[in-house]
Order: sequence, then C-alpha cells, then structure tokens
Amino acid sequence: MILASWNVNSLKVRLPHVLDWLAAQQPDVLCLQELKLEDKSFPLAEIEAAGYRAAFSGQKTYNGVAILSRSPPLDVERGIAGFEDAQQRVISASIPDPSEPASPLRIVCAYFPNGQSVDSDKYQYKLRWLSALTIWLRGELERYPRLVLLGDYNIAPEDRDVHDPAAWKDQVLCSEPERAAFRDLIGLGLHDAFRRFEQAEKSYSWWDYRMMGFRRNMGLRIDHILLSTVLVGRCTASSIDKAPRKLERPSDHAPVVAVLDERAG
DNA sequence: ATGACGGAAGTTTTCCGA
Repeated sequence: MILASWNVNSLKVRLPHVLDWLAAQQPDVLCLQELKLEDKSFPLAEIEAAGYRAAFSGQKTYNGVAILSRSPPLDVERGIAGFEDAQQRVISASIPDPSEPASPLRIVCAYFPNGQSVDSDKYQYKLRWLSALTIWLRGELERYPRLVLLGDYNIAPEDRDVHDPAAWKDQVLCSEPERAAFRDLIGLGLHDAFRRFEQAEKSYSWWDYRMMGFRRNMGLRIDHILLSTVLVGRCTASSIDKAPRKLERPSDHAPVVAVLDERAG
C-alpha cells in the first residue's frame, strides 16, 4: 500500500498536478492540506474520474484538508474532538487494509498551524493545538491501533531536517517547544516512516518560493508520516518525491510517501 | 533591516504562509 501526503497550497491551482501525480504514482491514500477552498468548490468529479474517492473539510481562503483513497473513506470525522476550532485542519477516516480485513487503517490527515513567529498569538495557538492533538491522539490510538498520522506538521524535528540550523535556531518550525511536541507524538507510540530508512543528507519536503529556495535546496523537512507501532514493521520504504516541485507553478511542498507491505505483520 | 514568491480576496493593497 502506498500512503502519501502533500500540502498543495491551493487545490484549485494544483489540481492538474494532483491528477498527474495520482496517475503516475497510484497511491492507495493521498492526504492533502491547504486546499484553500470551500467544500462546495471541491473538485470531486475530477478526482472521482481519476478513480479516487474523497473526504474533505474545507473553508474559504485558508487551511482545508482532504483524504483521497481508492476505496471509500469510512467513519469520517472532522477536527480534534474536544478542541473547538474554526480552522479546518484535521480530517480522519478508516480505509480497508488488505492485510487485515477485519481491522482497517485509521488515516489522520492534519495541517498543523504555522505559528508565524515565536512571539505571536499564532504561536500560542499552535502550542495549544499541538497539546490538544496529542491528548486526542492518545485516545484515538486506543480506539484505532492501526493509525497513521500524515500531514504538514510545520515542525522540523531535528537540525538535520533544516538547511541552515543556525539561522533557524529557536525560530518558528524549529523551536524547542515545537520539537518537544513532536517528540510527544513519538512518545504516544508513533514512528517517523522517513527515518526508518537511509536517506540522502539534506532531504527536505518544503522550499521557500523566494530566493530560488528549491534550486539552492534551502528547505525544511516539515511534512511527515507517522506510523503506529503495530504498523511500522510493515513499512518497506519512505521517500520524498521532489519531481512535482520542479513543474510549472508548483506547490512549495513536495509529496511525502510511505509504503506498507500488504502482508500481515 | 527588509523583502524576496505565490495564493486569495477583491480592486490596489493587504494578509498569510514557512
């Protein structure tokens, strides 16, 4: 099974990229963030014509998340239970797992707050949001042990995930409280798929549009796929696909991918 | 020190992202 996540920075603009990528990569699940459109504008017909079903939670201008999958997303839930939030940042759904017909995968697609800067109100909201997410996920992992958390975390977990750690030290996306929150997620029994495998140095999933950030590889690894303990042993590969970042009018993020062996284990 | 680039709203300039 191929599971993937991609912050598309406007699904309206990036729909051709998404359709091309689905056709080329044939993922079983693709989580999208930053749709930047209302549900009434979601391009459901085009996505279904490509052979995918979708669950989505959007809003005007900002945020918005979706789960695309070959089989219909089941038991769809929106948001973080117990955390009131007008911003559409989380959607969850169950997807059949060929290895365990009685026990589907629980897919959680999340667009973590950016935080803007460590001295802003948005940063405080980010920390509150992270705390609520972690508390909620502890319960979700009990309900759904076969859980995958995919999305734009807006956190670079370690210095090796940052092109210039000195410049980013203590800045938003890299600050110690954010990294501690990421470690708290790991502490729930989640595992970073990408770091299960040997990777090239300076592997990133986002590059600034400005100053030729991509060509100079001035990036951050902030998009992640975390697998619960019962799933991680089946993960056979994880990668970042930089190809869509090279197209005309790209998103500033690249898709991240994890492959799960379909045998039980 | 600031802005760069890109998207959206919506009218010309602002907010936001990371």
